[in-house]
Amino acid sequence: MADNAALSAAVATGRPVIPLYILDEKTPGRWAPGGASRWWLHHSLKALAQTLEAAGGRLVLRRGVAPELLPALVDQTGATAIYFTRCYEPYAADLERKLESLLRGKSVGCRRFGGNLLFEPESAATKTGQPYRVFTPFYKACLNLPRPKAPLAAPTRLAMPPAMPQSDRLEEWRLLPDRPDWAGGLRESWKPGEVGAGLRLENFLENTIAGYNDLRDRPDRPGTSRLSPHLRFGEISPRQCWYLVSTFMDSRGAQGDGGAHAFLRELIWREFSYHLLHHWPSLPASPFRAEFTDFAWTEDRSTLAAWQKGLTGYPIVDAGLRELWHSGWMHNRVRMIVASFLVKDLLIPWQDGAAWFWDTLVDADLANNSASWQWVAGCGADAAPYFRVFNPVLQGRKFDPDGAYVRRWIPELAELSNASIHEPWQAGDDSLRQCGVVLGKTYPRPVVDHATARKRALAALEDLKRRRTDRPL
DNA sequence: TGAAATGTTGGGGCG
DNA sequence: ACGCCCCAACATTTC
Repeated sequence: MADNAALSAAVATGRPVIPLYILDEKTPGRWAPGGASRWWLHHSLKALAQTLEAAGGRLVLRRGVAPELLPALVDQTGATAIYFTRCYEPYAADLERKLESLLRGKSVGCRRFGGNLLFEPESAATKTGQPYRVFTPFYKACLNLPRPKAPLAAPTRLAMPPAMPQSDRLEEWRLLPDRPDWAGGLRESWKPGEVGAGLRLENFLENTIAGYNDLRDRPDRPGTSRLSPHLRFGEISPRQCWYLVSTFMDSRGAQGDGGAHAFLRELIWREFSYHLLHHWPSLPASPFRAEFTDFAWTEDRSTLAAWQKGLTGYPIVDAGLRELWHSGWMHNRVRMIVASFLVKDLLIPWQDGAAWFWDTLVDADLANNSASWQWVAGCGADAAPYFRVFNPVLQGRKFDPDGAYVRRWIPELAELSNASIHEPWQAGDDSLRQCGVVLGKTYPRPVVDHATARKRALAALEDLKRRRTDRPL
């Protein structure tokens, strides 16, 4: 409810307000919420309903096709205006246009508010008026824009109309998994809702941000904010994060603000993803760099399942995918490692990886997910150079030096020494036996040899480059 | 927001 | 004492 400009403006009219959430599984098409997102959505809506009730309001839940449902509800309730927060997914932008034209005929007001971003995607443009394609100039341009305003306080009191429209029961939506209930790890890891979001941010400022610059790449340490799902579901706004972090930075003076700067930069990465998605609506489906359209991905998809289950035989990769499956989240450094492994070592299309993340991440966000997968694959805007291939053993040693992260998520390897925890196949037969590891039985052998796979990927990418330069003008 | 291959340097062992 | 070789350590280039 805090920093929700649409809600605040509606309340400020002094007229009754009908808080409405429509579960529209048709309009987003392929991008309807995945399993983990549905779990989060359930709890987030439940929390929102409670907060609204405490302020004298009531959340109305309806399931259906938004462009059909909303005009019908306007007729039924006699609403004079609709207040909403702008979204940037291509289907959401279409929906917005459709609604505006539908409601114009009814002379019903349609008022749009920002809030999901620090800067609207149109605000930053190059000298020639084009959207940015490279992060650093985009970042600098954002820093030169007027600073985001201070966040709004939550409205304290909502007026209800004499007759509220009927609401679905949240439980009827069946957003939670049953048979099997795989959400135990999610419940352990998260507290969805505005209160949980506030606690995360507070904890981040108190305990984590000072070391953020040094520790955010360390999956074995609690070095990140873990705010992503809260941001994704609008439980906290980027302005609230920006404002509190900046204030914190000022209060600490010059020293120790490196972490705060690094965090604000990460928020701008999020802005950059939305900027790209807004200006290139095909981003979720097609490579940003067109030459990748005919890239020679492998036909062999048998390794995809091994990757999904965390059974590739590379401990840092498998740990990440098991963390994801258990908790609905994965450390950002490890996301890069597992993504590089899928796309470069296994030569499986980035879209397959993005689809898996979409279903399993509680923070599944169309802009971030699409832009980031394309970045790793080398086909995105300002992408990693094609020859950059992560070595899962070196990455493991560098960012999980004591193997604590691997041991946490792959207990069957826990007894291995630090020297071999990231490459069990190099451990001697004796030490493997002592540690209770039987390669190929208790833990898989590597599905591919990294050195060989790297050469194969470079050859395929080299081929792509040659085809492009050979192409007749 | 890499890694591997290749090049360079300098200290120490050794004939 | 001297030069040669080896190779770790670091730097640069290439993928």
